[in-house]
Amino acid sequence: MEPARWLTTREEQAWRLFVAVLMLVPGEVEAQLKRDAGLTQVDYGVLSALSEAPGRAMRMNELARMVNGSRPRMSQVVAKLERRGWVRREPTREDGRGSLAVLTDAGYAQVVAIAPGHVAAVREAVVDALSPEQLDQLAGISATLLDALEARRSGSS
Amino acid sequence: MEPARWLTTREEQAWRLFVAVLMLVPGEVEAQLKRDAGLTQVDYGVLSALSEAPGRAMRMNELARMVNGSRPRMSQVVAKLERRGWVRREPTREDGRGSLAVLTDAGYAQVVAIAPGHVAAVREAVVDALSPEQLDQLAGISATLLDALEARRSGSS
DNA sequence: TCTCATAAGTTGTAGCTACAACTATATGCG
DNA sequence: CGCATATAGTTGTAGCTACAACTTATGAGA
Repeated sequence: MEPARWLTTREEQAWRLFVAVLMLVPGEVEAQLKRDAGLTQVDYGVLSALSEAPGRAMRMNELARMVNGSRPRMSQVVAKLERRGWVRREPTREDGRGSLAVLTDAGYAQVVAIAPGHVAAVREAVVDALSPEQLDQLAGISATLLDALEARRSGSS
Repeated sequence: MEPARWLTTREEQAWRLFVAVLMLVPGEVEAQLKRDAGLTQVDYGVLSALSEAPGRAMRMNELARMVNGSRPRMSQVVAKLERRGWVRREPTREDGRGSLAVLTDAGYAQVVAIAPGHVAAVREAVVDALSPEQLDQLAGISATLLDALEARRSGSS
């Protein structure tokens, strides 16, 4: 264990601001989804991913990767969406273990109905709030952070 | 209601990457705090804020602003920290309504013990993963997003 | 074929979070 | 003063999240 390397003033400032963003921005976007449709960001991600998938269907596993969630979480989320009639589950034909989450017509209609409001919220909270340069920077920073995370997970296991 | 303005490919790409960051990065940092001390990011924020406050004490209200949390949440968090012996609550002298959260000696020792590991996790997950330019960009972007949020809250109430 | 390891999903549980309702004190105004 | 309103904190509850344990199926190898 090396001696602790503290953060410089500049680094700490950046971190503090970023933490505030991490705390507040997701809440802003989720508030709209919750108000308009009683959905979570993850719920919306699932419905949205299914709506764009071939056959409007996906394996649970794939769905989990798609929305950056764990498998247990997918089970819970899909169970909830199933109770509301927006998704149904079918056994998989090729793999006896798997489940296939399928978007129902009601679920598709729901996505179509919600999407505009969600996009507007995303615009208001992030996209339109930043300059085009900042948005590009944000994309680059995000990609870098995700790569680093991925590298850490493969490397130091 | 204006017609929905969709996201361009570039905007959507940036948003998707950013959502992944919002989902994954907090979890990375919290995992370390949870592992080493059974603490949440907010818990740590509270202890840390108290440790730097004059008299190692703060009003609940002020504490809430400090860590970007709601007052109900502070009550819960401080109650938990109090059960663990790291914080105690006192009535306020000037204002009969208020509570004052005070960091105990054990709580201060806890902060001192944890801080280096936390800083190392923050470095690994964010600060050292980015170039100095990117870190500055991130600070700017975060400030912009927070300003926009603040403006929305004052303006459109 | 039999066995073991691995993978896909589910379930159970404990802890965290958000939101509304409630108590108590303080402040402003007629 | 006396009432109305606003503010500080707490509590209760419902829903979400993380993690471990479990079930079932696949696949690889003796």
